[in-house]
Amino acid sequence: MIPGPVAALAVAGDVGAVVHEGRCEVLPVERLAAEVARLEARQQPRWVWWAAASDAAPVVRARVHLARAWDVAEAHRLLHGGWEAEPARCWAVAHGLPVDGIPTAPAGDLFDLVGPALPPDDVLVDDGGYLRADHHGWVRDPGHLEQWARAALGVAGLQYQAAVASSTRLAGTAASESAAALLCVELERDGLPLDRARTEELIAAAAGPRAATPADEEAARRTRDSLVLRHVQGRESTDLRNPVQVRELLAAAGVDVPSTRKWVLEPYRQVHPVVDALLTWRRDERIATTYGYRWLDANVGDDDRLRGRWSACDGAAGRMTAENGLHNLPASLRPGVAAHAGYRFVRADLGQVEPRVLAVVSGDVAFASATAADDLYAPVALRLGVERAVAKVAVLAAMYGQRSGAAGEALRGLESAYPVAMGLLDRAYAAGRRGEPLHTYGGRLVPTGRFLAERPPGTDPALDAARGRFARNAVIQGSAAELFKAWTATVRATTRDLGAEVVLCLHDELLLHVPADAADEAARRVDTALGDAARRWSGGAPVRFVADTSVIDRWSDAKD
DNA sequence: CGGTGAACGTA
DNA sequence: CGTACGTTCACCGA
Repeated sequence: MIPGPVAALAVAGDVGAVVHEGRCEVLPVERLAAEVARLEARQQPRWVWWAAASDAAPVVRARVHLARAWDVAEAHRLLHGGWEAEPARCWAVAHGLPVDGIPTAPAGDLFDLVGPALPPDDVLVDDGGYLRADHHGWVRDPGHLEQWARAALGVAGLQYQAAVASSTRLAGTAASESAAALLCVELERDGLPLDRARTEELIAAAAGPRAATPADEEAARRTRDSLVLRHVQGRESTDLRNPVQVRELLAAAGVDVPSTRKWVLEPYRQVHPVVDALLTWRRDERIATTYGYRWLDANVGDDDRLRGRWSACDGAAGRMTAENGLHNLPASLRPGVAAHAGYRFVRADLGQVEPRVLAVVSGDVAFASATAADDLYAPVALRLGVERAVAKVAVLAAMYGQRSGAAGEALRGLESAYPVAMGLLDRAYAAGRRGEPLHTYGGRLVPTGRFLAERPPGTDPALDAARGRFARNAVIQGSAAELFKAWTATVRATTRDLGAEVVLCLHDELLLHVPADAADEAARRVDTALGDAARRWSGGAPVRFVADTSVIDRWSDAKD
């Protein structure tokens, strides 16, 4: 069983169930938060639920802070790879049942009559040992919620057993990933503080003033288009949103290109003014269409906070994802992200995190010694006898699988200077080519056969190479994501008493919204948390992680 | 109407 | 120069 005090929390509709020390209480969600808070204050149990997004959300919305969790869906993704983690799937896999035997939900039509029979109404598990096919509707009966919560507890216990049986780190990773999933619910609740007026100014600079009518919007659009079209006589009817027509437009201007992609057109900026105008148009059009007034109105609340859905891991290596621009806001809009009155941001980003993660994952003692430096490329360059820039390109090429460029000689130098680290990358690449699954350092299963499954390894060299590159990258990227989440969970726990909120997680960058007079202290704790989380995550490996941490008022401040 | 690819933003 | 993700647009085929 999961060590320490454990409690289960399950919510369906406006009713929730709490199971603790063998007893169960079923409560309306209005009273649920108070009961959960009472237990948390008394015992700080590890909260078990099917998924934070469904079961923890009402409690999080009531601003109850929970310290520890076991999220069945996240544990499933960690142990078995992929993203699908419905309760029926988690249950089946935890019980060793094949997933293709999971009964499908009744559709409410005549075909239900020929499907497998449902168990009696008070029974959750069917004859085959699976969750009953209609559990989604079944659980909305408050009389069934206790069984539902206890089932989560059962699956969590099986997952814990499987985790400790297969690796010493897995249970710790599951706890950290569960904390990340809970944080995602908090991120959705809190949002990212914005300066609305400043953001509107920045949008206006790209898209023009806010249109009062659809006709005005269309006119503004034509005005933007005309700045490009005026450069080529006789092509004024070109649809700039149609790549084929744009290519014809460029050809008429004497610019013959295979595609109209930005990096293809970049060298032609000086050749013909239409190219520069087109690239400027694309940049502005991105803001006008994706991050314009519609985006602002739809996703920024009356409290001037940008909200979107968060996910604790993607389906590949396990990085966090976010919607509504939280992860891909154009840099030009960043000055609009601003701490609210009386608050400041603490911004911290990990430095050179991927090579440092490689040092941990591979256990390469020589490479680990380079991480003692603030700039690890400096000692690597010294050892290889090359310029820093060459060493950096070589390390990145080794990790990411660059196929062209002049990194060849330095790459050979890496192979002899750091054979253990390079060997790990080579083995990951080879395993990926063979379509074999890999594990991140924290134990996440990364399947490599998930895409291109219909083309088995060995039938297409290009696809084999793509799988190899994916695998080599996933081990590093996924392990880095684990370290980041361990750090973030530690920050969440250690800065809470200061009134700090984590408001953005961006792969290697963390943004906290903190009462102004506590910001300096929060920044110190962010740095301390990195050392603690890295030590715990790496098992005490002699690898140093560094963060660039600063107290700022706008996200755009203190950027490199 | 749903799926696909181009394009581009972020790390 | 690799990997990953989310969003919008135009196009294609049903």
